Amino acid sequence: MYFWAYRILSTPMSKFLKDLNEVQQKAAIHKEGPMIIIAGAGSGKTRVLTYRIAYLMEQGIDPFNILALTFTNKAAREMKKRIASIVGESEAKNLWMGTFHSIFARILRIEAEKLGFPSNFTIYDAQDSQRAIANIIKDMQLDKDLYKAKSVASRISKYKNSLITVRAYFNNPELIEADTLSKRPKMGEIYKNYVDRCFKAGAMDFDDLLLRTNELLTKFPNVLAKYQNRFQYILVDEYQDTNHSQYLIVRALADRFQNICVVGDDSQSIYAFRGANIQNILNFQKDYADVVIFKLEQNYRSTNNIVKAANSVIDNNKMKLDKALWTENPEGDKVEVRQLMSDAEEGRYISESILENKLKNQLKNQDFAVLYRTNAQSRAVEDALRKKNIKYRIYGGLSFYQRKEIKDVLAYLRLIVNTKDEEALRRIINYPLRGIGHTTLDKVFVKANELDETAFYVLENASRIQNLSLNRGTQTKLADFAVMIRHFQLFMKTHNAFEVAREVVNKTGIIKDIEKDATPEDISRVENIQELLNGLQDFIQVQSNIDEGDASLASFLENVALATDFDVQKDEVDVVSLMTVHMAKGLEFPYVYIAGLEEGLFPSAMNMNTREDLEEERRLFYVALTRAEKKAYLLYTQMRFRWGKLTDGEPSRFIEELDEKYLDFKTPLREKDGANQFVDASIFGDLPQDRPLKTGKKIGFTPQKKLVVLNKAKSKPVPKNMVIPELKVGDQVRHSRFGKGLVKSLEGKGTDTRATIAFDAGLKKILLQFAKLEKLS
DNA sequence: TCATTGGGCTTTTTT
DNA sequence: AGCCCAATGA
Repeated sequence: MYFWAYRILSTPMSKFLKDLNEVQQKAAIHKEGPMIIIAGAGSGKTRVLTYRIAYLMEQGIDPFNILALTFTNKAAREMKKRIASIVGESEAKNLWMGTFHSIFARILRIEAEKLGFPSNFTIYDAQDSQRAIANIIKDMQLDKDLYKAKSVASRISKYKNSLITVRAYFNNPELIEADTLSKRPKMGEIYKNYVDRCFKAGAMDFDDLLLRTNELLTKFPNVLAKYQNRFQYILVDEYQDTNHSQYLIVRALADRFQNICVVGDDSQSIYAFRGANIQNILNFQKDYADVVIFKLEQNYRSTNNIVKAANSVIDNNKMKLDKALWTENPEGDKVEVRQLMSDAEEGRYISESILENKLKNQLKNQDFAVLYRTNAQSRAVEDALRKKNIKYRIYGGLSFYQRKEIKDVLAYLRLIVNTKDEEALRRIINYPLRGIGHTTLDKVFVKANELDETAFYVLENASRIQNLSLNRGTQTKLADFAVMIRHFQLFMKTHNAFEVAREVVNKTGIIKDIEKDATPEDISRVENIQELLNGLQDFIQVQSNIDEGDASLASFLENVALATDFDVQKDEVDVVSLMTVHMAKGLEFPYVYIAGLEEGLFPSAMNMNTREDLEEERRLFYVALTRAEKKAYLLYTQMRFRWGKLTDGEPSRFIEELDEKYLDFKTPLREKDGANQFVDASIFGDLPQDRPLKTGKKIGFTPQKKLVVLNKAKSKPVPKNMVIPELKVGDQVRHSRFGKGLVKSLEGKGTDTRATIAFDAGLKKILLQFAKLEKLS
């Protein structure tokens, strides 16, 4: 160790290493052998990782021999940039750095033929997989309520991530038994069919990229040796989120040199639903003989209050590694806890609070983030921010590449690159409409199976194939479609990827189809397609600047398939960030609002039945809270729209679990804005008054009690100045969104009055207290 | 045989 | 409130 420390000081790195504390420094310069860095939230893990890689390179390790696996493309890109700033661009770009999926997709392209796949194999996204499975279930004539495509897909995904191949499945009586017991005896058969179909389609799904890599490394020792020799130093970020399949790949590749460095925080393991195995990090020390352990426990990100509050909640988890996060940062504000009446008010509170903080502390939009458990929650917040003219950006949700119009164009491109791509073909064969319906398509696929050919072959030869009972007109339609695709393929020989895409957009009539209704949404969809073309143009540009760049359409498609949502960068910078807690991992913001802290929502009702599930939800909450640098707001509501219905909420248990020493409870806000049912509260420009809870003495009562008190506040009588329109059956009303309507019936009383009203849009049941209703005389 | 319309169901998180 | 699917009409 002393030797290395000495070497350090004699290199230009020394000036960078000064930025590291003692443990960080030791971890950065530890050279050989297996090591684990347990890095608490905000403990400077990325910094250590980048310096470590830069350091290795400075020690003369060839960047070609370093493999760094990250969780998102963005993390890889940023780390690369930071390394480049230390060791220089030309060195850094030769690093193998990226997500598991993108790195191994790249390797699989090179080695695909060994596995019987074309090197231009398609990558099926989650939707493709699900549709393929739905089709299989249909073809097998199974009960689709029993075999829900989505859950079958996730089950298959679990098999794959655990390296249970079809054969392994059928060799495992326990699995078969389990599926039989859950009344799904055909699981194995579906699984087999799905794998066969993907193979025939020349397609790999996300899980295949890892599973097939394992297959490659196991079946071909020389291939394994090749990559073992290449990757002499392996670093894995976010190790707590690796699944079994990834674990095996890493172990296989690291087996020769054992220079494996994993970094992670078990307390931030939040991807079990997609197969992540927290045991990987918990057991790392058992996997290698002489593991050196580094613990980064000093937090540089958050105030003391936030760190301690976060610690107090994660302490409720049993399954974790021993560590204690601390900080030298100032005490800071307490974490604010607040109940709101509804999701709409929650949004409004957030927007008002952001405005207030901006004014008081001279902040920008980009200093704020709103985090939530489910994407559906973004809407209420969005509405509120828009009303106040606060610029925001939603990350995730329906990402750009998942929009229908984009997927349609991409499906054409996929089919051009790989005519075997069944899901692409299904998607566009009748879009825009060209009179090829289900019946025809079914026949085509049946015939294709019979002949053991691709569907595309059947299209091309429709008129020549025996016993294909299609009339002349239909045959022509099919052939025309095939001819069109062939035309694009030919076109591709002389034109670049951008030009091909433009040709597709023009020739297929997609634009025309979208434009025919000319609603505002349609215009934005056309713009999206334009945006896709621009993106493709950029892509070609970028690739041409890279030595081994690949500007082909196939390469673009792979990029798109594996793009993480952060990869589409918009120009607007100063915006409030809205995203799920999952998306927020690894990020930090001065001010963080965590919305919807209600039982059943966060923790999610789907994930609170076992201790393990609940612990994962708790880690998720821990992640959310530790994103905040200066101040965190914990918000929950009394009622919220879910599935289009109003539902009652109960405060999340996580609020109760927090040590109240670090919390500042606020009363639910009412009074003042109660009067504003018909007037946008923003015109008053002020925030509702905060007032300390009367009943709740500061300390010395259980949070449980306190929450009960908070709940009580909701049933207090409506303030006098609050106007609820007195309605009777037969009244004409106007609703801000639904327009004019007729009151059909009333039920309940006081704040609880609900009215059934007939609008043009149909019959709606509305709680008067919240509805923006105007009585028409 | 195909397209349209209305009904039913849905939501947890994502590479 | 939105998406997918099934029955129904053309």
